[in-house]
Amino acid sequence: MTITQLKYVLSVAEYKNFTVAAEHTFVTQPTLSMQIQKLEEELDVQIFNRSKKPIELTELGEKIVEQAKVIVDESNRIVDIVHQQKGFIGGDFKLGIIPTIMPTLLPMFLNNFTKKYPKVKLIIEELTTEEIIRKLSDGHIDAAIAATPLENEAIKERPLYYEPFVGLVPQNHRLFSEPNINADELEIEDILLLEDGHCFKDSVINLCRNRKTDNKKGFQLESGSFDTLIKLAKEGMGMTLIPYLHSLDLSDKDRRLLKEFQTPPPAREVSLIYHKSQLKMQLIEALKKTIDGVVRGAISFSDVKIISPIQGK
Amino acid sequence: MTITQLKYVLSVAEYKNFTVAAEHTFVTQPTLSMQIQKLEEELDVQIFNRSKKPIELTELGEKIVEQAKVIVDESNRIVDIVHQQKGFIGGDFKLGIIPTIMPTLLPMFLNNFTKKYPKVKLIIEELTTEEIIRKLSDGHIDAAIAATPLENEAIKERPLYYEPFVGLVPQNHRLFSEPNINADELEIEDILLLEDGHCFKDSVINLCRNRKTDNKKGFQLESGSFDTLIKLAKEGMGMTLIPYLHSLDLSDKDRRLLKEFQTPPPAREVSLIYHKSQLKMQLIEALKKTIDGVVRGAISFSDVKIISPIQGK
DNA sequence: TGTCATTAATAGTTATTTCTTATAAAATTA
DNA sequence: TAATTTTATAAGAAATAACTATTAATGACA
Repeated sequence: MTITQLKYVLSVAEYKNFTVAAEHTFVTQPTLSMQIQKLEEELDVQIFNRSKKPIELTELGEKIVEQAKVIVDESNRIVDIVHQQKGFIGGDFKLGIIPTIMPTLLPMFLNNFTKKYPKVKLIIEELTTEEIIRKLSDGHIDAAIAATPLENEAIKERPLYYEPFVGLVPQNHRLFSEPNINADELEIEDILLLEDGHCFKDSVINLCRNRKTDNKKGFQLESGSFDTLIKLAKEGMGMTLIPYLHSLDLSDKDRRLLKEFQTPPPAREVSLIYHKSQLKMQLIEALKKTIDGVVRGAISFSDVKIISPIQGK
Repeated sequence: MTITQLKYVLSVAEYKNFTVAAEHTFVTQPTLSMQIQKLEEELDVQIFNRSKKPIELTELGEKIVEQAKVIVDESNRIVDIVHQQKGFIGGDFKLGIIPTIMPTLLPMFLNNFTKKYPKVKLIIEELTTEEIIRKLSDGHIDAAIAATPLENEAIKERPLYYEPFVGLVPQNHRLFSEPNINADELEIEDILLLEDGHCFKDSVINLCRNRKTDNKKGFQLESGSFDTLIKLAKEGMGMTLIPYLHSLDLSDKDRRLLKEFQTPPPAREVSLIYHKSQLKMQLIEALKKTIDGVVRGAISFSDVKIISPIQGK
């Protein structure tokens, strides 16, 4: 049994197709067929049920794949240990970021990070929390930045900062006259929300007392960007909530519509997250250090009430 | 990097000598030299410091060896997973047993076990607790039977039975007239003990109120067997304590000298223990089941006071 | 039903890797 | 300094892993 064989098994288990798996492992399809047959012979078991299309794992195959993941992960970590000891920071680093954090946070640290660690090839993907959890688990990304806590056993969280929610209240709104927003006064019906899939939407729903979302508004909104929400709010179509960092980008005129929450303000916890197997730990540490550095000046709220990004929590 | 290379590294790390390590891995010494050099080259580190005699691990080498152990362990377990699923119970199984348990427990289950699992080659070694802990950690034995709790993070314990201490009190002894022994009345000075290294001795010391062991007796004893203690006790040289199962083997005449403790009697917890890496789990389960079966009829104390086998606990 | 397309397995060959034997070099011990 | 022990190196043999080309099997669809 070799580590290479196990990698081949994992690839076929992932793509359920020898040909596709072969492309992804940069060998030919017969190589995969043969090596996997050899392993099956050595262990004297069928790992794959080739009679089904697409190919399925046998019952035992499932367990072998699970263990193979452990072995391959652990063997990858040996390179990591060496790098860590040598203080080498380099290589590919795939980072997922949720859409509501990406536009404000990424510009703050990207330049800084690439200058500091020129040997790192940072590959950034915009992903929803759901996609992030999946891709962290199967190793398609190394780390991610998302709202936490996720309450997921397999994922470790390192909080980066706490970002309060800020209200954007048009002049025709009943709350415009008040100096601050009280969370208890929020009506979900009244608030312009992002489209499904954004955890920020779920947080806002969690924040409101009345969580029923049966639409009484005369329109239905499916937008993925705060800019749309802000424009609609300015048109008097309702109020909206945006993250603090986003509020900094508004024009002076728009800023007059901003309204803070009463202390402690509701906030989202933004964390650097990664799989518990802790691959590329030295890179994760480097990234955290960089973000900590740039964030410290821009955002430092501590007395906040953390709102869960998970629906109904 | 291959699993084989990691095994070679572990072997050299263990024997601190390429030639000896080569013999144990059943390859020639140049093979080891070359493969380890290749790995060192691939990782671009020195694992061994060859200038020292005997060979030493470098700082980074220590960490690599640690991780290599994890990888090799995890890869061994894949065979185990297959066996488990297939219900196959077989292969080599190295079991350590402490001297004070061996003579009474082994005859009870050995025949039973070998009949039930004819494909298992049971290799039994008599070892002290200390040796057992070391050999479990480095994989030289698969499991062991010893007095617990050991309070060792790396070792898992599965209690098999609770074995009370029984007193053997000669007629000339001050306690002979009493119907039962009260632990508070025991004087360590008064009790014949096994030689150092036996955890049963440590347990007895823990049991006694006065734990000072400065010898006031007119003789010093270094015996590894209860039989010697029993004979001396009968000669009136002092009382002694023996485990319950041992007391069953005495002649009717000797049994008259036995004296039980007041309830709850002090007892040792006898457990099947193994390394947390949990290799050969199906074999360990099989062994536990067998021992549970034979032990159930012979010994079933529950209301006991467990005495730690660790000195001073 | 027959043709086409897709996909895995097999055969034969080449390239690579691993291991061995033989020997050299280095270090240690007597 | 010679003898001994121990590791490294060199060269060839054996084993293994990879490739290309092809076949076989399955499924889709006209």
